[in-house]
Formats: sequence, structure tokens, C-alpha cells
Amino acid sequence: MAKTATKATAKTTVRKTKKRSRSAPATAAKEDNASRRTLIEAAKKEFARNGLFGSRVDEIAKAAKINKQLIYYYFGEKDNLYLAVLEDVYTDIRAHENALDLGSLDPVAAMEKLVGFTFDYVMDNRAFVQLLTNENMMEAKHVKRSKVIKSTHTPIVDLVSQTLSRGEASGVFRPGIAPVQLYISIAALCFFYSANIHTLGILFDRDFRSKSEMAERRAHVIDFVMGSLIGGKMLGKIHSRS
Amino acid sequence: MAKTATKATAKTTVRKTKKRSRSAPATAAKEDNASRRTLIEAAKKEFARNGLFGSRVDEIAKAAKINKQLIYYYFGEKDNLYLAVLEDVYTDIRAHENALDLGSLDPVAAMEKLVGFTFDYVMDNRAFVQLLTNENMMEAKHVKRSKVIKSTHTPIVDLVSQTLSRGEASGVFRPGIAPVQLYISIAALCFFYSANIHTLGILFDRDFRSKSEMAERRAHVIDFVMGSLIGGKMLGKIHSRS
Amino acid sequence: MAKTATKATAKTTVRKTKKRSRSAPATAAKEDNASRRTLIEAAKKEFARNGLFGSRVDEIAKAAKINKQLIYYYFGEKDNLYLAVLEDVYTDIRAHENALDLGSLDPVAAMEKLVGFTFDYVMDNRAFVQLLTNENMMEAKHVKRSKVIKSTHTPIVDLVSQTLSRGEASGVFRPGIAPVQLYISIAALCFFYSANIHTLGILFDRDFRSKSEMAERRAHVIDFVMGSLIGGKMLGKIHSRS
Amino acid sequence: MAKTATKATAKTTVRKTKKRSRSAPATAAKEDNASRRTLIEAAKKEFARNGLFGSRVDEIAKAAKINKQLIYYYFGEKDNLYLAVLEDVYTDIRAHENALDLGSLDPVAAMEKLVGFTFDYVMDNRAFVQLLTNENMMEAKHVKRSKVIKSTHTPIVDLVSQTLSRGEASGVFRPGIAPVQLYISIAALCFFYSANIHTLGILFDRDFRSKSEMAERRAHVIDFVMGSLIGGKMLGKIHSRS
DNA sequence: TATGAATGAGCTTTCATTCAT
DNA sequence: CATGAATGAAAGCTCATTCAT
Repeated sequence: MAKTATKATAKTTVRKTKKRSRSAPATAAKEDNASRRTLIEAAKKEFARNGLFGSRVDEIAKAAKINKQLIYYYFGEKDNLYLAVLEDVYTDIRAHENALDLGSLDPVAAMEKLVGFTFDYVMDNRAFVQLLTNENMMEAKHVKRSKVIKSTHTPIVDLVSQTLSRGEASGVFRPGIAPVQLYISIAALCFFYSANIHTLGILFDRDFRSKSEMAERRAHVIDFVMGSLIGGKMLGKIHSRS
Repeated sequence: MAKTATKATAKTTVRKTKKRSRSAPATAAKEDNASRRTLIEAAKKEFARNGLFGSRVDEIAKAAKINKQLIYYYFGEKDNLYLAVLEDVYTDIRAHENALDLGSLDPVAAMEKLVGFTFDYVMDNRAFVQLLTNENMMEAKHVKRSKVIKSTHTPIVDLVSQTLSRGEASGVFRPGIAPVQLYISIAALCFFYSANIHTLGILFDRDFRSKSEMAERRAHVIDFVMGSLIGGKMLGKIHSRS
Repeated sequence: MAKTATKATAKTTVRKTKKRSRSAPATAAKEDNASRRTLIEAAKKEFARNGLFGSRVDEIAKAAKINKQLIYYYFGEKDNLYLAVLEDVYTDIRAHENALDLGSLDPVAAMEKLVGFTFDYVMDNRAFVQLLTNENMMEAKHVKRSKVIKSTHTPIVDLVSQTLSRGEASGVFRPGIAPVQLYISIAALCFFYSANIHTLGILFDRDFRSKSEMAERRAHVIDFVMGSLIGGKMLGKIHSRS
Repeated sequence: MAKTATKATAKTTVRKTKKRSRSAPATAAKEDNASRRTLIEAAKKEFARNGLFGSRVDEIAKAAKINKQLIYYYFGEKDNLYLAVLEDVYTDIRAHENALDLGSLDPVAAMEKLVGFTFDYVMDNRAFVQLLTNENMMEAKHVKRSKVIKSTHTPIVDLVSQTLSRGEASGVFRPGIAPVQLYISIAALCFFYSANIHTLGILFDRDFRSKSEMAERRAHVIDFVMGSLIGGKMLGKIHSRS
């Protein structure tokens, strides 16, 4: 246990060069720019696929068809580009979450929609999943220093909390479930499948990326969550499968 | 046995300038060796922490207090060492799974034990979690080429399947749950927490690595799974919390 | 043009952990460049002296007073630099051969000039000789994959052929000599002396690199070749082929 | 020209390790030994193919199926093994040369036999050719320090000399040909073809290793030499030296 | 903004050689 | 004689970063 906390700093043996200027010349003009966006998109793919360490600045520049030096002009260093990508994906999911309008639905429908959305999002945005995963391996050191990410609270926790309360109040959900734990569980059920789809495929000798497998998983996750909330035995009667 | 995996073929008389043979001269004697084991243990930590790309052969050697070149003597190349580590952790978890004796327990107790074991294992073996996670980022290419890993089926799937059947038969578990999906869900609920503990901590501003948080999560996971299997409303009456 | 030789194909999105792309990013601009040329010249000396395997990239860079990594920037890998050197020397000798104007001389003078030129060239360009020699030890694998070298036919073969025909027609040369064999023989008489000058020196305890020895050899070679071409008229009658 | 003499010492950048004990424990028993012979044969192939620098001690040991350490036991270091190989091939060719009985043949037949033998030997013993070639690239530094090689004079020079004299005396050979030059020329005509067979093949797009090509070359060489020796009577009148 | 050229520092891997038994 | 294990010293190559224009 102590272990996990120790090496964060010590272990960074990474290639260290001179590092003279560090911060990118943050002119306002630079903030929104086609090249910048292209770079972030290219970097997102690279970083998702290979992680921070496995990605090459050259490859990103080449993929973006943009001169490598521009990366340094815009981001100062590789790590900053990585962080920019992280902030980008975080911003994106927040936007989608905010678009969710669960308040107008009854608790059961709302919860089903929420779980379905989470599943769909992680499957459609594998990059997001891989980036988060990779960032966790590095003990979230980039996310930790990002004001953008830390300040933007996810609305989902509140959504879960409220929906759960409404369901409990109306008697359709059993009481005693901690909203935070529920949120983590929902995320886990979706996220894990997306993140570990390759080893799972080998383990079961199935192609979990196929449409039918994905559909089966999606249904199971919703069923599993609702089952736990409602009480499995009466599941069929209360809610309709999506 | 070891022989079969080696460069038997590479013995062509033609010079292979680039990349001659790569695999280590795996004589049987070499299979079990103190240095080899020490290296694997050191590498496990490195790779878990930094991934394949982020890890440095030098660091591994230094950590193992073993001459760096021995790594090449035993494993031929970094990738092979990485695979050896993967096979090692896979072997370990399989051993633990096999030690699980669920058949003698009633379905509810058996399922609780199973979930609890999974949770404990992933929390006690963060390296395993991180290695798997990292391997998935690389699309499981190492695992794919490992006979050791592919041939050793996990017994857990069968355990889940049988326990589920027993529970269904006795009427304590609701029917209609696919064993494979259930297994994935159990793994997900445990694994995700372990793998993403840092970003979760930031999101909720809590230290999920603390004992109390871990205990809370553990209880929730068991409760959540059992709730879904049994039917939440009567949960309290049937099983006792661990 | 340069583009065609590059990694256009290597741009696959899949990560090539081992050996990504190898060839240099051969933009047209790079084709003629002072650094590039300097490197080739330095490499020529190294490779001629030590062969491909015996040469050290570090030494080449040092000799060229150019940052070692530029070698990789321009040539991608040691082998490519080696090939570039080979192409360079081939190009050079071709240029000299093309400058030979044998058509305006009578057959005897033309042939003498040709042999003399060959002798002088291999003595003045020991590097060429040693590079060829070394390349042959490697079964000409680099030359084989060089379009530049394979496409540039040596004009000497035609020169030999034409001169031979003219001499035969005018009755000054005996008939029945195959041009290709004659060409090889001329080359052999010159080349061998240059390539094996050291062991020859030991064998005869003479310094074959001295001016007088070289002059003697030069005269002998011309005499020997002309003797065979001119004096052969009665050959058939006197000796029987084995 | 000065160039060729300079770098002999300076350029030896080769991997230099500690070098403690140097000479092999030259017990008499060691001199002739099956393992020793096997090693020399294996090394001969390796060195012929890859040169001193391109050859790997490991490969030689593996090819000989003899433990690597034995190489050090017998030869002390790689260079000594290389020299042993050189001495071996030199000894072999000397033995064959000594078996030649030219004195009993008439000059023409003797000379033809000599040329034919030389051609056959270099074609049958490509290793010899390549080793010599490689040794010359290193400025014959090993041969220079070998007493065995330096002391064993080749009988061929005398054979050439005597045969030439006999032919001159009997009027069948033209006078004025220096025996040493003739010897070198004969060697050149044969040796060059063997040593440069690959690049020649590319140049002319022919497979000079085929039986028919070899036969053609063999006939040409004999014809070419005899032509020069016999037909020279009118040489002086017809062409002028350059 | 954009781009080709250049570079320092380090990384993986190689290889001759030696040790210990 | 034989053999597996070990090691020092490079060698080839990579990569983030910077320069010059």
C-alpha cells in the first residue's frame, strides 16, 4: 500500500534533455487555431494507442501533416500536448454529459438512459478510455496539475445522486446504495469492457468488438445495474429493455 | 521443451545482419534460475509502473542488482522480458483461482467469496492490473503470442458458471444471467476501481487508497453483485455481510 | 524521386515497435547537401579501410566533424550510408569511363589507353577497390538492391567490344576473344594488384606500392594484354586447349 | 598514395575489452586436436563469409557445436583464431602447389597445367580467396606477424620462373616477361573472377557461378595467358609502349 | 507561421571475454 | 576439457528539443 505512494517522483527516469524554455508562448491568437486542433486530434490517436511514452512527437507531426516544430511553438513540450489532449477529451465528455436531460424522465428510465449513455460513450470513444487508463498508470500526474480538468466537475455524479434519490423516494429503488459507489460501478461496468476488450477476447475466444457482442454487453450492463437497484426478481415487470 | 521456443530455425548459415536471432538461448537449465526470477520481479514493478515503453532496461537491471546484459542473455530482448512478466502474473492469478474451493459452499456464500477474492486480488496486486491495462493498450499483442497464457484457461469462468447454475436451481438467484457477462461484470467492478484509483480520487476528491475507502468499496461491490443476482429488496434477509 | 525510395508505405497506423521505418526522410532538398557529401566522403574512407562491419558510425561522424545523429537523419541506418558510398564510387568511375574517347584512336592505341586508364584508376582509387572487394564478400547484397548502380551500365564493356571488333576487322587483333572475358581480364590484371598489394608484398618481399614497382606493373599489364591480343595468330597451331 | 600507409595503426577502433591474459596456453597436446580442427573449419567459413569484424565468436562456436570458452582455451582471442585460419589455408594451398609436378612436362603443357590448377583452386576454395581479400583490407597485419606464413615460400614462383625459362630457351615463349609479373597476372586472372563474382554477375547480368560460365572463363584464362606468352614474337614491332 | 537542419543525451542491444564449477 | 553464467565496454540507433532562416 505504502508502495503505491512512493515512487511517483522517484521513478521518472524518462529521457530528460536540457529543457530551456518551458511554457508555450500563450498568445491569445494561439488558443483556437486549425493547426492546433489538427495536432490535438492526431496526438489523441497517438497517445491513446501508445501512451505518453510510446508516442513519438515525430509521428504525431507526421500524422497531422504539420511541421514538428509547430508542436513546440504551440505546446512547448510533449507533456503539454499530452495534457492538452487530456483536457480535450475531458471537455468533450462533460459536454455530452451536460446534454443529458435526466430530470424529465422517471427514475427507472433515467437510470437506464444514463447507463446506456455511459456504455455508448466509452465504446464510441476508445481514445478517451485509453487515455484515462494511461494517465492512471502515471498516477494521474497530468490531470492533477490541470486546472481545467479539476475545476470542471462532472454533472453525472449529481445526476446519479438525484435519480437515485427520486427512485428511492418513489420506492422503486432499494435504499442504501451510495451514489458515488453506484457511479463508479456504472462506469466500471462500461469502462472495463472497453479498456480490456483485447485480453477479454483472448480469454473467452470471442470478438467482443463485434456488433452483436457489444449489444449483448450493453443489455447486460443495463440489466445488471437495474437488477441491483430494483431487485432482480421483479425486473421484467417494471422496466422495459432498451 | 524450452528448446522448441528457441532459435532452432535461426541457424541458417546466411548472415542475418539486422536482427539475428532474438529469443534467449532457452536451455532447460535456464528456466528456473535465481537471477531470472529476480529480474522478472524487478521488471514487474518497472513495467507496472511505467508500461513497456516507459520502462528502462537499465532501471530494471539496477533494481534487480543484476548486470544489465544478463537480461539479454536470459530474455533476448526487452519485449520478451515483458512477456515473461505477463506470463508470470497470469500464472500467479491462476494459481490463486485454482485454490478457491467454491464447490463446498452454498451458492450465495460461494458468490460472495468469489467477488471478495477478486476484489482483494486486484487491490493486492496492482501490478497485475496495470500490466493488463498496459497490454490492452497495445492490443494484447504480447498475450496473443503467448502459448502459456492462451493455453491456461481460467477456472473462474467455470466457477462462476457452476455457482450461478446452483443458485438458479435452488431459486436463490434470478435466471437469465449469462455467466460470461457476469464474470466480466465482477471483474469490472473490482478492476476498474484498482486501475483508475487516481483519477477517481481527483474526481471525488477522496483518497480511494485508504483502508476505509477500500473497505467501503469492497462491501459495495459484493452488495451490488448479490443485489443483482438475488433481488435487492430481500438482500438484507438472505446474506450476511462479510 | 527521392520520395519513392522512402517510407511512404511505413506510414501504417499500427505501431511498429521493433524497427519502425528505416530509410531516411529523403526529401529532394536533402539530396545535395554539404553535410551529406562530407559524410559520404568520410564514410568512404572508413568503409574502404575497415569494411562495413569494421567501421564505426562514431568514427565516421568524428572524421566528418558532423554530429553523429545527422547520419541517421540523412541515411536512416549504417547500411544505407554504406550503400550511398557504393553508389558514389560507382558513379565516379562511370563518369571517368564516359570521358574516355577511344573511338578516335586506332585499335591498338585505344586498347592501350583503356588498359592504362583502368590501371591508373584502381591505383588512384584504392577505396573503390576495397569497397568492391568488401561488397563481394557480402555477396553484393547492397549493390543488388541499388537501382542507381544496376541501372547505370558501364560504357567500358561497349568500348572494349567495339575496340576489339575494330582491331579484328583491321587484322591487328586475333579473332575469337570474347569481349566480356577480355574486359574481366583487363580489370583482373589491374584490380588484383591493387586489392592484394599487401600480401603480394609479403610474398615477394617487395614494396609494390613504390613508384617503380607500380610503373613496372603498369607496363607489364599493358604488354601482357596487348601480347595476347596481337600475338595470338598462331596460337591454335602451337598449343592444344586442355 | 601516402594515404595507404598511414592509418594502419591509428584506425583500429575495434571493440577493446580489458585483455588480460593474451597467449593461449600452448601445450603440445593442444596442437592437433579434433576440437581445434573443428573450430578452425567452422571459423574458416565464418571469416570467409563475414570477415574478421563481421564474424561472431558465438556463431563460430555454435557452428562448430563446441563451447565458446574452448575457443579461448585454444586460441586465447578471436584474432588468434583468425590467424590460425589464415595459416591453415596458406598451408593447404602450399601443399597442393607442391604436389604439382611441372618439371616433367613440356613448357606449354606445364604452363597450361599451372594456370588451370590456379583457376580450379580459387574456384574450389572460395574461402581462401575471401580470407586473403579480407586480410588485405586490413593491410595484411595478421599475415605479417605469422612466422608460419612468412617462412613457407610458395614454390609456384619458382615453378613459373623455371617453366618460363624453359619455354624461352626452346623458343616457344617470347622473351622479356618478368616471372613475378607473370605469376601475379596468372593469379589475378583467376583470383579476381572468384573474388568479385557477385558484382560481375550484376554488371553483366549473368550467373558466373554456373558451370558453363566457369568453364568459359577457365578456357579464356588459359587461352589469354598462353596467347600472351606464345604470340609475343612480333609484339615489339607492332605496338609501342605508352 | 513554417520548415529543414542539427544536436545532446540516452536507450536498447551487441559482443568479446572471463568466471566458477 | 567442458559448460552455463556473468560482465565491461562499446556500438547502433532513438527521440525530444532547438537553431536558423
